[in-house]
Amino acid sequence: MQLYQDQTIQIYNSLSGKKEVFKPIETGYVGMYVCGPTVYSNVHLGNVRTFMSFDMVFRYLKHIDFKVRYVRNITDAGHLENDADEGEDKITKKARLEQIEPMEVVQRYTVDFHNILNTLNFLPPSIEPTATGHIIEQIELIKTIIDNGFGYEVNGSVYFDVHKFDESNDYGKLSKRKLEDLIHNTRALEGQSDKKNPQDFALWKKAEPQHIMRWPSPWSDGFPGWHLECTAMSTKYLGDNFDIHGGGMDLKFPHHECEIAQSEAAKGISPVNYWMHANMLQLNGQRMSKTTGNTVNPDELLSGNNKFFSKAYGPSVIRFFNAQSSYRSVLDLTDDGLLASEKGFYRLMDAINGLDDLKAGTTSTFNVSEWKQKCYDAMNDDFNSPILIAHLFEAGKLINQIKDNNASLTSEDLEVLTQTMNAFTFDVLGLENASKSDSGTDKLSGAVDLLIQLRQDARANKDFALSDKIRDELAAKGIQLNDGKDGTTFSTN
RNA sequence: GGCGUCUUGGCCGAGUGGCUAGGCAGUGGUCUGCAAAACCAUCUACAGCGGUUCGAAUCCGCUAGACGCCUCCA
Repeated sequence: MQLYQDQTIQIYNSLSGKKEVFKPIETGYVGMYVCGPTVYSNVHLGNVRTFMSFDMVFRYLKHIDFKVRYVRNITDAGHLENDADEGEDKITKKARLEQIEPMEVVQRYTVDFHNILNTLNFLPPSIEPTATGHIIEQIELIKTIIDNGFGYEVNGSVYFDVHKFDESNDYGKLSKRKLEDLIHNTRALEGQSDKKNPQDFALWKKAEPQHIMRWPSPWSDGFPGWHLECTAMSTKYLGDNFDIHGGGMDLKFPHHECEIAQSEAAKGISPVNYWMHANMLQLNGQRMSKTTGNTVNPDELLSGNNKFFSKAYGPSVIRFFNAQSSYRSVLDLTDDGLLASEKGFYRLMDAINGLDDLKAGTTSTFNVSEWKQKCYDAMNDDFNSPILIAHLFEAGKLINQIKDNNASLTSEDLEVLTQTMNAFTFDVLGLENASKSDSGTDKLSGAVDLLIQLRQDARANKDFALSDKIRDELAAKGIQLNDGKDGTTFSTN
């Protein structure tokens, strides 16, 4: 019995603008593609948010026993500086500016990307293909598009004929645009272009003589267009028609629209059944922007080495903060928001860490199986992690009540509660266990425990001057003593 | 300008045509030598104006505002 047989997932499909029941093409299997980063600079925090949301989707699908093939690419060629198909390749430009090989740029920022994602406890995708590793596939795809009459060559470059495509297909169906509107709203072109129409996009670009990233093709020595790699790699590993394609909202147009067009033009079939788009991340209510300086790198957020936040935030706190809002909502990154999430996160962790000490009762005062299904219902409803977290807090409250003998669970229910809490908190949300208590090293623990003992003695002798001195001086050094019923523990910050 | 998304209490942030989101903060309480921590309890909502409806914060329209894409920055 596989869990997915009992669960009905609804996914908000950008294509229809509605939540739809998720039916995979092949029972028990899911193919999911997510547009990965262009590795020409440190990974953008907003990009990380998108990947984090899909990491959670991946984790949940796996949790309910789907066999998931998750493909997330690395763009290491072909992403031009702008989407009008003019200007330099982003990787090439960075290489020129830093006077290093393009592959050095790619290597440096791919490593950075993986480091950040590892730190944030991401699961690796099943396949992480690169654009440069799939030049041959992309050339073959271009040939097919030309053969089918939707591509044309000019001066060694190949373009996709959007107008021709729109006669037989619907260009703009994903982003809800009409070609006619696009024509009217196209801004004046600067310089001459080889394109028949400004709406056309590049499939292959001829490389200028000084351009170092170049591959031979039937049309010229050059490089593939940005949209093409995703079509080539997604269909290669997932089939011409696959289940889920994800990415940031900003990629909906033109990138994803062009992917659809390329697939339909080459293969005559719409590539994706469920399009999912994660919404944008803001910093203090504003768009993150390098030019205005309203931006922070993931490593700066993690280290606290930035001007926006009062302290460093742990990977799980950042994940928790992200999961507290829906992936489809704009998320505003603020210090207050992170502080609130941090407190809530530790409260939840302390509750979970209290599970082991609970004693089973003879009866249950709480309907655990109903609660468990509510957790699944939350995730089934378009991966509604905020609702899931609300249920986890409800269970946290229950755990505290049992501890205080204000509630009880049978051993069977306690087992279900423990398993479910752990599964959703750690497997699905990808949080890592942490405790505010006893968070020091063994040596520190030993030393502080000694001070706790001395303070205890002082208190027993009513020497409150000494006991308060121990407490306050430890606090000044960042060690907080917590007096509880069963003695004193400490936490560091 | 075009297209799209959105506007919830002190802050963040879900959701639903009539019935408790949740977190943070606040307030009251338990505990404590006093605190802190922890735990328990609890207040303040649904941008504005119309319409549909027995009933709308939830559906429709208009207005205002925010954000995204169309234009280097995910």
